[in-house]
Amino acid sequence: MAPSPTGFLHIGGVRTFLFNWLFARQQGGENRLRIENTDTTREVAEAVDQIKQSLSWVGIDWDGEPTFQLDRMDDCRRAAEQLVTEGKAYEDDGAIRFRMPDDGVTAWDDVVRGRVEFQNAQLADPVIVRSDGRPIYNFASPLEDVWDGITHVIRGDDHISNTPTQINIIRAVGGDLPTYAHVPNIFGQDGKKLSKRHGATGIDEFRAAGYLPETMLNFLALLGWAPDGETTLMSRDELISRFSLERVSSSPAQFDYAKLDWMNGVYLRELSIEDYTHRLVLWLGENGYDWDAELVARTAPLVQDKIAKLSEYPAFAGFFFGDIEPDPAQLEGGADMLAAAETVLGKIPEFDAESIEAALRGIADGLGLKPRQAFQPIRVAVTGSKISPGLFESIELLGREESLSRIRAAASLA
RNA sequence: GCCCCCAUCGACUAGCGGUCCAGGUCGCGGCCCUUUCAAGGCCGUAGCACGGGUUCGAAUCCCGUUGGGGGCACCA
Repeated sequence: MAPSPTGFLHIGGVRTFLFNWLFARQQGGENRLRIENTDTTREVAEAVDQIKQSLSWVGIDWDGEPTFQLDRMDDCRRAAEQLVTEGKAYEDDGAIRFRMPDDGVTAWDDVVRGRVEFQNAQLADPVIVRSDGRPIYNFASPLEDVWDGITHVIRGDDHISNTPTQINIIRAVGGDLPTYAHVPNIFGQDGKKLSKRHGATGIDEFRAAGYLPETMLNFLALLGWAPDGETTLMSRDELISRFSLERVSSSPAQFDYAKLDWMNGVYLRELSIEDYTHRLVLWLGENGYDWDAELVARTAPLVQDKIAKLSEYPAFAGFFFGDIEPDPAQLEGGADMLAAAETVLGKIPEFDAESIEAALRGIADGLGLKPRQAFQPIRVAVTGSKISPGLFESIELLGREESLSRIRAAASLA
């Protein structure tokens, strides 16, 4: 995996790395992380840490310490000088250019594209070392592939046109050619390259939006790859055992946020309540909510089946943690119900969901109201919204005192 | 402009010449369940870009057209 340390990790890049990782893990190979920082001017120190952290979050790991392209500048320079000596490269305005073949074709069998050919006559001699002595990516990268014994280069298809140059460089230094696999880009919903205006594009943004790492792993794997025509939900281990480069599609895939949401809901619901609570508390902490973990834990069972992203929790269950402002319009016609509820809920011996439900249903019956119309004002009074977790459980959790006070307050508005 | 690549429901895809009047998943629509919202269950909607070939037979192979993407740096 060879990111350039220029900024946050784009979701498309993560997908490409995911394919590298799945392949390496399945084959029992090594997955190497190489930071391509030959262009020192663009280097952002923090970006490297960012990249590592982002990859770690989704569970993609690498073997050994990351290497930095810049550390091998001298080796690259020596290699270039050797090529000049051999007549395979030449100086030009202080820079060094590599001599590409003048005729014939450079071709390779791409694992996802099949055979790709370029007419050599079409290819210009590329600069491989700048006049200031720094090697160019297109030179350093294939050399490092050779030096590191890279067997498989799995990267974005924007590198297809770099490949013939890199192949010829590897041949010139007498190295073994790696197997190339160029995976397609990811598009936004309009079929254009995924960008900011489509929504989240950095992996960190998805994390902040309340997506689970297992969702991202599963979803991203399915963008351009499928084990068969049926399976959509796969664990990390299943992904590893079923992945195959040959089945990676050669056409670009669109990123579908709706399907992502669905899948995240599935994973959220699958979690044990302990795990669910843990993730919820963690997410809230990471995103600036200083809410009582104990209370969060008690509300978790009420929301687990209801929300698709952890970020929906504050809006959905926030009424447990602070004051609410019910909309009088939504309380309309509920005066009788509210008044009756206040008296009855103040008197029932056991303040648990079951008793609360029985009591409220009794009132509704007495008033000749359908449950639907009867419970709405209560719901609005207690949760501040027409949409909420289960009403009776919510009331129980809130406690008699707080519930009654909210119902009383609402009654004065209705 | 030149080079390279891509093309199955709205989306992700299965399909690698007959088992496909094209299957799965998301979305969407309807119904059921129901205290709201979800979840869940059932049913449904919708596609082989177009035109030529090849073949007894094409979504599958070939050519062209159209459309889309990427690349053409002393960036990566």
